[in-house]
Amino acid sequence: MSKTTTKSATRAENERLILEAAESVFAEYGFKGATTGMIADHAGLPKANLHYYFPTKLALYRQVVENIFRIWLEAANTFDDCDDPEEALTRYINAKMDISRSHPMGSKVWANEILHKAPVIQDYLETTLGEWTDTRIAVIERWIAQGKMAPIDPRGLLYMIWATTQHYADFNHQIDTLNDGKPLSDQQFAKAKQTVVSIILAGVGIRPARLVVNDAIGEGA
Amino acid sequence: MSKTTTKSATRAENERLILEAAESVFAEYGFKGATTGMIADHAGLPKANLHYYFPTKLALYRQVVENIFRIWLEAANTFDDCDDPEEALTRYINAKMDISRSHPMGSKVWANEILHKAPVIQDYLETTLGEWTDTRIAVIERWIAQGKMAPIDPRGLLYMIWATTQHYADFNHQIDTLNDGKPLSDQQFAKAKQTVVSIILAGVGIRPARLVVNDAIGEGA
DNA sequence: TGAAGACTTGACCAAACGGTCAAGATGATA
DNA sequence: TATCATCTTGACCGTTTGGTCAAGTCTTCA
Repeated sequence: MSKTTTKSATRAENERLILEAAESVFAEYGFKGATTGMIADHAGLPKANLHYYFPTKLALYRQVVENIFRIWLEAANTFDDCDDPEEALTRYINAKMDISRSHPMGSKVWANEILHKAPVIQDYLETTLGEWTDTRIAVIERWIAQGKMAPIDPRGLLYMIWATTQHYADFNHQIDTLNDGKPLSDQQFAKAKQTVVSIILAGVGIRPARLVVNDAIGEGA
Repeated sequence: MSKTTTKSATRAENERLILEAAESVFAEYGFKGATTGMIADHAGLPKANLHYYFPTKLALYRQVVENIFRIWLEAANTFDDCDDPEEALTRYINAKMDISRSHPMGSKVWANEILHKAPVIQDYLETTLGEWTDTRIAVIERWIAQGKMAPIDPRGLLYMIWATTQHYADFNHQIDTLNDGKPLSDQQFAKAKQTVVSIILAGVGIRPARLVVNDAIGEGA
């Protein structure tokens, strides 16, 4: 009984191995640059075996993209409709940054898709992402109308948050190179997170930035 | 004159055609995804003719990347060492945004490079870009010490500016899709520029954001 | 235990692609 | 015009790659 309820354990395990390898290889080489042979090697299986589980490279890619989108949706839901923009924005930015840290490859696959005009995810962009964006813009507009934040363009703010948080995944090679070739330490990453939150919150008029504590120069603050 | 004074007009014109086509095709399909056949078609020449001017696909790609880097450097120089961070940051952000608008393909080729771990531009990253970054960080630190802006992490600020401005080029397909499938109008783009400048400047404590609409007219425009 | 299905894999194939080549066309120079 | 260098191009070649296949091995369960 316990065995027949799930699809065979072998199948589940091999699909997992292949999907994991595929995400990593697609992220680094793109759809065209990745070969099913590389993915199979990475998963420790012969190529023919990979094609037994996923008939075509495209089908495998689609599955990878779908998984990535599910993770994106989870973070998206942290941007909920609460009354306090400080809390909502902080939580959302932190969630996005955490994903960039824990799932950089997913973000890279997404970036590759958009760069190549979204041949596979165009649907998601037009439907789910479009609707999600519209509702959050409405929330931000309400905050602005309530005087809880400065009247900036909500769409511009969202794009800025996406761009910045995803930059830490998509461009991590550049960031590492500029960090003497070493990946950011947990401490460095925490500092980066805090910087992003701080600039955004001050940028939209919540929790304004303070100048140097010295207050000798009493102009901007 | 000696034979090597000027390369023939034919050569100059054909190289230009090919480089133009190559930038566009590499941007959309990546290095691996692009084929010399596609580039040749795009340039209106037979493939063998392309290989007469550029012996290999990689050599052509290198030339494209070099041109892109030159343009990047020009914008980089607008971030000069002036005393006023408001002026310097505004000018730099605007320059970067303008490049994203006028040369989106160059930015995409760059993004593709980084995503794929910079197989060709690693040199630039380690030398020119690294040095440039260090000097600008020093400038920002000085501004902070002088109480001209809030004590945020300068590196985090630079990454945020890069990420956001380049997002308007690299992710323009997503942005267009979320804009009912149409490219941003000049007016929309100008608004985006202003939003970025405004959030960054307020975010670092220069020109703080104002809340309610009543007395907020004094900024922007 | 034996048969039916699930899984594995080396060998193979056709298409696509980067690059070559040789034969000719065109342009410059004296 | 004669000569030489530059340019053009269809045909071709070796390699890579996505995908197939048939001949196996292993699992499950009546």
